[in-house]
Amino acid sequence: MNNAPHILVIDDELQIQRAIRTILTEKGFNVSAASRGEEGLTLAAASKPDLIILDLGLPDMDGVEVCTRIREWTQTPIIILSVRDSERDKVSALDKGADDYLTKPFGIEELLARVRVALRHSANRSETQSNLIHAGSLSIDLAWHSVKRGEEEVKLTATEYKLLAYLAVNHGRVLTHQSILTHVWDPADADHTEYLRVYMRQLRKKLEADPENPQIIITEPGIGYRFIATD
Amino acid sequence: MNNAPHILVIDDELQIQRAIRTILTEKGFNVSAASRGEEGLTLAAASKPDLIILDLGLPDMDGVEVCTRIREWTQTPIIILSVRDSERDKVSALDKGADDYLTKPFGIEELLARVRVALRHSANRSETQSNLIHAGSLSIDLAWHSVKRGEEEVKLTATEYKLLAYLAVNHGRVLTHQSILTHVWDPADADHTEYLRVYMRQLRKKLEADPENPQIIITEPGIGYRFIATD
DNA sequence: TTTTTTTGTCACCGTTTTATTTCAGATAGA
DNA sequence: TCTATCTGAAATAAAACGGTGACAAAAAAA
Repeated sequence: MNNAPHILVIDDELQIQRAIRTILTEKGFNVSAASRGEEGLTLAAASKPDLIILDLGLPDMDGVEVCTRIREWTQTPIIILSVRDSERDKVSALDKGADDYLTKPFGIEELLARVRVALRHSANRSETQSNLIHAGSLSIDLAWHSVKRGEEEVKLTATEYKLLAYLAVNHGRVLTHQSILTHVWDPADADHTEYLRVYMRQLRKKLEADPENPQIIITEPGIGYRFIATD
Repeated sequence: MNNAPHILVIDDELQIQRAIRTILTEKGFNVSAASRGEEGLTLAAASKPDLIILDLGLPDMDGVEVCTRIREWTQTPIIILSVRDSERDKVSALDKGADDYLTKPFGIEELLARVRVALRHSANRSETQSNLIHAGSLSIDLAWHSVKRGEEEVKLTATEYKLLAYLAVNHGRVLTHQSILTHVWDPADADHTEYLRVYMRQLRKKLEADPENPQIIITEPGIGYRFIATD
């Protein structure tokens, strides 16, 4: 799995797009790119980037329009690039939901610094915002690393937590023995299904109301396990 | 009362300070101002503004230093104003925690737009983060760098304080070994968990009523540590 | 310089956690 | 029904982890 921030670059000038892409990749970011507005919107929706760098001068649609459309469904930071230096342009873009506005030509170091600022913001938000998953009286807060049964904090060991988190994130889906083992343990442990039996038992003991009749962690015989969450 | 956003302006050029103040007040913001760095820091700690506009050219201390000091205890957005347009200056300020950087002369509409962007950010963070944190008889004032047990000032070394501050700011959350080490020490030290063992002990000795049964700094085995604050 | 404080390093030990094994019960197909 | 296969349960061995005290290196103060 790749943990590096993912940045989407939307720019129709291929030279600039290439340059930005190269530099960001060099800095260890995960970069994808689009050269038209529609394509950019599609990619933004599909790949859910951590940051969007958007050139205002797109051929098929107004850059500010792209900004507005993105803001309809996500708060992902947007950095605008533009040749236009007029105050009116800046104000309108910023008020439409952009987070920063850089006028071409700009220094690459400044761009990188502003990218860092934007990522800091989104990191802050996602770390603070608790993303809760419920299952019966159980609630799991992945951001806070906390698992509660009613009001009681449940004490889990590191592997127990890692396993539970993997199940919970993929709640509803059947997870094969293999995929659980490779994600929670190691690809090398992919055939040690006995680990699962042992740890699933541990978890059920700590989490289920009646561990003998599990309602949250369900066995799919011959295949794997499934976590049942309640909305 | 007044729940309009509160903005602190730190600028030594009285003309500019007056102008900004007038315009912001006109727009319905609640404005206070300082013309020296120390004064600004004091005001920031005392009045807890929603946004800080900071001129880099202060007479008594470096503007970037002010920025750093503010970031020690709060995430309040900071917009930098400066006559210096060099990339190096911008990068350093942004990396020290500033959220935006405007070069003088700038358009007032652009400033206002960037103010709105910054306030948008802090609004959806919506933290009621106080600079005073309590835990049992312990109280930590992040703005004043002071830690007290009852009325007694506790003397901490630089790293001890940095570590405690990081824990305290994120009180309630489980902080992984990694994240503590990268924030308090250096990303390069991310695997030196022995530092933590030794410094946590130091802190517990100085802060806990019964260091052998810590109530404030809790170990989360296999994961990291957690600071328990009392509201 | 010397002295003191702070920071980094290490080895030991008890405890907890993880890995591994064994056995019993359940299930499904022949 | 028998049998092969899978899951659950319990116990135990092995490894990892965190707390502890001591001490050296480095930095700051005198």
